[in-house]
Amino acid sequence: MNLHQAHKSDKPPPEQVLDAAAACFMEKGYAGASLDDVARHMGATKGRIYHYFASKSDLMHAVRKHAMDLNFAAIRPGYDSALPPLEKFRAMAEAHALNMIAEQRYQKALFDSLHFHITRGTSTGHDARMEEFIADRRLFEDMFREVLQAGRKAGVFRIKTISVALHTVLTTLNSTLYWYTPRAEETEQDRQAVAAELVDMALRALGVSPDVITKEKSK
Amino acid sequence: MNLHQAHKSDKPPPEQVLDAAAACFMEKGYAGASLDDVARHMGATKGRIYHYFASKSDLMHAVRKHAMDLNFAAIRPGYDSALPPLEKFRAMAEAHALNMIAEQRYQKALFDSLHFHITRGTSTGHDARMEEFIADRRLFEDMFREVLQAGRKAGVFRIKTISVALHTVLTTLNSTLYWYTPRAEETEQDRQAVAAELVDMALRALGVSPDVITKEKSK
DNA sequence: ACAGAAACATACTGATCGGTATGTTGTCAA
DNA sequence: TTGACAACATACCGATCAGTATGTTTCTGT
Repeated sequence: MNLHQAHKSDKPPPEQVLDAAAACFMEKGYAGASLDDVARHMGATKGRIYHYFASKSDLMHAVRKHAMDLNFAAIRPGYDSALPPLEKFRAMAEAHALNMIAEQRYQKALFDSLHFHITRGTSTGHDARMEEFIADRRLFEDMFREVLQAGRKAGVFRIKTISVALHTVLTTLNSTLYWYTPRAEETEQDRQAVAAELVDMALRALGVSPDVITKEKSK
Repeated sequence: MNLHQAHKSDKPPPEQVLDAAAACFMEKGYAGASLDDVARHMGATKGRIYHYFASKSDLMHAVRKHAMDLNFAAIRPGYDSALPPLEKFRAMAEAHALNMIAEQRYQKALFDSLHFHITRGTSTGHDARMEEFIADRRLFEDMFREVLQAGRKAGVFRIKTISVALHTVLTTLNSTLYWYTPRAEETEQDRQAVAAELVDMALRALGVSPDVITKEKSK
């Protein structure tokens, strides 16, 4: 065991690098954050980064991957459940909304990356592995899309265009990324309250009648 | 008049620079886009940029200001109208949603900038004039906030937390920025249809009953 | 005890970029 | 016609940064 230093973090070094990178990419953006910034954020130097990652875009890719893994892990339980569409959607949406609040660093970095790829096909630097990530993103969206379609067929959701509804709802659940700033004094309850409110609005946006929403909630 | 070249654009030169900057900042982000990129996008060189703008952050500031001016101009008519809260909100929301689609370049550049300032107070480079812009942004939000409060008092909107509802609704209306890609073959009707759908979902999210929404729409 | 490899730090390089200094060309007024 | 200024282009500078090459230290297996 490491005898002479355990004061800061007991995470394995690669994850420390990942955390620092996520933090810096979130704060200054991919292009704006230098690897020296990332290193300084860990109290180390570039040597440490290049010992674990081959390049800057490699590091970014790892951050994206980690963020996506967190996303899948969050909604997986709800998705795998045998609940009817409405409750299944609620479970997935609540988990996702909470995940967005709890993992802001990684999620913001991921969204920056996603945003770039959407606005401009290639050329921004973070190369071809981006395609792999875009495919993952589609898989993630399709999990929600599937539930939306099932719910529409069952008559619970009154949706016009599936893709518009899907994007709108996901954007709503993600919206905390753009305005919610986590404060020091904050319980899990606070975050759950915000998430629950977002889910309620999302459900209403999907055309679920308010009485059904509150009725189901108080079970 | 310019005799020997009128083939490309008849906009005044400063606006050409602004357009090119907005396009590049949107594609690669503020930090990722170089001034040579912007110049190349115009078929010119840096000389032209620095002839009209003092610095890169100055240019960014001008882009932001232009984008904000567009935003205010879009919702002003609805806001100044004497309509009741629901219709006033609908008018403002529809105009805003359409504006987001029509002016993607400037709006995306503006959102990048906003996003940075939120995630990290200062230090990202685009200096203190940012504060002025943040104040403008608040003014803009407050115009919607006012209508939301009036609507809640009137009993049309069933909202729990005003700020959460406000941010969620605005995020919904802005959501096209993150997934809508304008194609060549596209009429004003297409865009209006998307905007109308977003507004409907926003209204439902605010707790407006569906029959009221469709009833009001078919006036 | 020791070789080697893992886990970094340090020092350097080439390219890029914001900004500036200076040149060049058209325009217009006197 | 000419001089002055606007409207740029060109050339260059210093700083920054991704990436590399080369140490230096600590661990680990034998």
